[in-house]
Amino acid sequence: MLDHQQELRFCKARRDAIARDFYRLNPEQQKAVLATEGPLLLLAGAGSGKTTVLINRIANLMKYGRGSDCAEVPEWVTPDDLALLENYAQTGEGDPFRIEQLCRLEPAAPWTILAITFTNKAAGELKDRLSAMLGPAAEDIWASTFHSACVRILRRDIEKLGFSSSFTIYDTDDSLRVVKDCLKDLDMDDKQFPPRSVLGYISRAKDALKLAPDYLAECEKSGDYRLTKIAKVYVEYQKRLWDANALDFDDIILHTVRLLQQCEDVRTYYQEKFRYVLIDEYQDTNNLQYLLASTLAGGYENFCVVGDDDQSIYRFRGATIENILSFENQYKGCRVIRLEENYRSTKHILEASNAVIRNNRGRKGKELWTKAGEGEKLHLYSAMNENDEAQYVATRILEHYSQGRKWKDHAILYRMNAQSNQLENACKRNGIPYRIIGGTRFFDRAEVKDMVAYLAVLNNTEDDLRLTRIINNPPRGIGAKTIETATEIARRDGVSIFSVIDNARMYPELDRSAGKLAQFTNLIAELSALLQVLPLDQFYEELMIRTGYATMLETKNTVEDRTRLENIRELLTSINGYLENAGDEPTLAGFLDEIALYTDLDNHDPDQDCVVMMTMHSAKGLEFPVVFVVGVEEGIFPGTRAIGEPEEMEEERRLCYVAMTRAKERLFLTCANQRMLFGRTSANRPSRFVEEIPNEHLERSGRSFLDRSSSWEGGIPSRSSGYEGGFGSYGSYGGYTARSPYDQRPEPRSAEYQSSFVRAMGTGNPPPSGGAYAPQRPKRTVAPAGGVKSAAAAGPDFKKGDMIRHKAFGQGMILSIQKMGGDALVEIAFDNVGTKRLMLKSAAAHMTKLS
DNA sequence: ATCATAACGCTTTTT
DNA sequence: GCGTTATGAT
Repeated sequence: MLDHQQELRFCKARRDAIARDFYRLNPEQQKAVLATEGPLLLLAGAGSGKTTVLINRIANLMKYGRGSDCAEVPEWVTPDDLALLENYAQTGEGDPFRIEQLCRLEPAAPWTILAITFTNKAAGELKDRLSAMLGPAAEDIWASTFHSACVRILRRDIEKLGFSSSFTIYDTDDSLRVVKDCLKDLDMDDKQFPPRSVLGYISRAKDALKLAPDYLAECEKSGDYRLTKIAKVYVEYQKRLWDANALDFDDIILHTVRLLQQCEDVRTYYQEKFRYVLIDEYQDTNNLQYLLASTLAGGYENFCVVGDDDQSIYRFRGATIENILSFENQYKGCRVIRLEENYRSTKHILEASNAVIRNNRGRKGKELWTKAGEGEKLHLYSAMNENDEAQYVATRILEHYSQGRKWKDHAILYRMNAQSNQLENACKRNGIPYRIIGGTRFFDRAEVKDMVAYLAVLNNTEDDLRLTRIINNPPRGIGAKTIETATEIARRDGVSIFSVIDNARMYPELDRSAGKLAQFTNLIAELSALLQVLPLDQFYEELMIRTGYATMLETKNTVEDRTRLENIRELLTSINGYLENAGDEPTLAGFLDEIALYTDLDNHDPDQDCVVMMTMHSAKGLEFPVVFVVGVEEGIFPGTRAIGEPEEMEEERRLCYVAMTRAKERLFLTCANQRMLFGRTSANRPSRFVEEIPNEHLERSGRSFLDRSSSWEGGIPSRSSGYEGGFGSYGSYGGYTARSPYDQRPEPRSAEYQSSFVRAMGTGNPPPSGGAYAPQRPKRTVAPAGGVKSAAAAGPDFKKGDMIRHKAFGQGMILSIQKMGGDALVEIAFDNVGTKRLMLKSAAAHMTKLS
């Protein structure tokens, strides 16, 4: 037994002893790891080692339980023990086994820890790192996304809410189709009520925990005609999901919350089960998710939320920054720890980012700092157009590559996926390997969704939506009319469409198509039988064949169909992946769950040496040595709908902050004076965010927005600090060429503006006979100072068999040149990097002929 | 019923 | 510029 004084000393020593395990962390990080009990708000800035803290915190929980954060002393502790521990705390010497025994206080079992993240990727990473640190015990930690945790809970108990536990999950696309159908059946105009926006209303209603009938009643009471109509769609929408035994993304959380609220036994079960609850990316939670998390944590209230209010970028889907801003009010007496030391970026990058985010009002206030060096200034390149912009990025990347950087050190970030095209092309023609993350995702492809729809119908024949998707795909002679009448009957009798077509003969209206329908239901029955006996992967192969889907693609045999076929085969990889991971009894339902919540944002493997292109949103949580943020223009970033909307603007600024803080060493921003987007050209001024970066952190090149006209027409040097080093090739021109060196578009049709190369290759001008690419001018001309009409893009002429040196790829020989449009495709065998196919116009800028 | 073409509209971000 | 959808022809 210890006296009170000794107990206090013991607790301090215990804490210090435990802290030794985390000596690598900085003091604030340690605090966060050791504060195990009670509500904790962890404000973790970008690159502050948030995940590390999370992992170590869990490790602490499992190893020492409450040891580091409580005033309790076991009765068996002796003064000798105290001395031992104090000595260890100071010197690190002592029997580790005994020390651990002394420090430990009710270690948490893995299954009592719930760690929730937003993306599958984050959850996977968390699991991996926990496994690496804690071994197999980590398997039992509930580390998952909101959605998968909820599905797990619902599968167990949703029947208490009257749903079947074999529910299917609708993704946004499915939901949208249902809304469209509802609108049609309710005779509503989908221009007056855009399905997307209707879905938004439904989603917000759910976020406010309002069920369809209540919402309708409320809207009727308010007398708002439009809202009432929308509420009616909500009612109908929900009815259809119910009939299909389906839940949408919001329902998954909503019903979990309802289940916990309504069923005391379920609530108590989880509240007692989860001793520690951790929520990552708390700034991205919406109301529903807050309710869920706080309810689950309601037992022990060991509720740790981690987030960064400055990185909240999902307001559009209901995330409310309020959750993080008001956490302290909701949990009086909670502890707040700020992680403000940044381990990722250089000073220039960090301070520029700080300067930008400082313009936001609704924030907790936080200034990141770093011990890292100044690094290089950020760079803004003002391009002439989107093409020039892309070429600039490509050139920079080639340059870095030639200096020894890896491709994968580079990331290109843009505001919207539509911007990726030009960049993709620039990479292609310059021989830069790249990967696009996001965009049309694998599981969003029509052919993949078709195959998944087959699986979904086999899993749940009441899934009318999926059924109608595949009933005539591939074509089976079951037309729209037949489907429509079957749907009507189904609705009338309150049964599923499948049961109607399965008994088609009983309905005179369907008599004519009964044969065709029977063929289809037989197919399903046959597959269903097969499913019972075959393992999932083999079954899937049968599915591809017996449905006729594979055959359909094979016979068409266009380029697209080839890739489609590959895609549906690729689904087999997913199945195998599932079979490997799902240790206990893999089921079709289990697989469908997994892919319903899966996006292929998750499979960006960092080992592949590729430049990575993605939206700024997708980049959250990632880091790269070199980052290009493109399209930094008013109207794009910030987007038009943010201009004039202070709230939206702050969100855009946060997005900007996220994008900028991805960069470790170099950060390039680019904008274009003129850009074609969505088929329209527009001239945008550089983004206000750029103006918010102090000049001491930013250097500029290209042409500024204001002197666009003068430099275009007169070629007067627009700024002394003009672009100076186009990868060595354009380094010495002091004046301005009319065309940017990066421009890849056909040149103006005036002889003075045409380079010899373009004249040879240009669309209207066939190359002169007698040496296809015979020089018309000597080597690349360097513009005279102030020179106006030089042809900077002109290059020497290359021909098959030439030995060349490429600035990034080194020495090589031209294998072939193939004319293509206004350009040519060259195939070059490089000594070191293998054979590459490049577009000549781009490549020429980086190549010299070896004589 | 199915294919082809035209017209149309729509463009953030995603679990 | 894209993809989707509505319409008409086979």
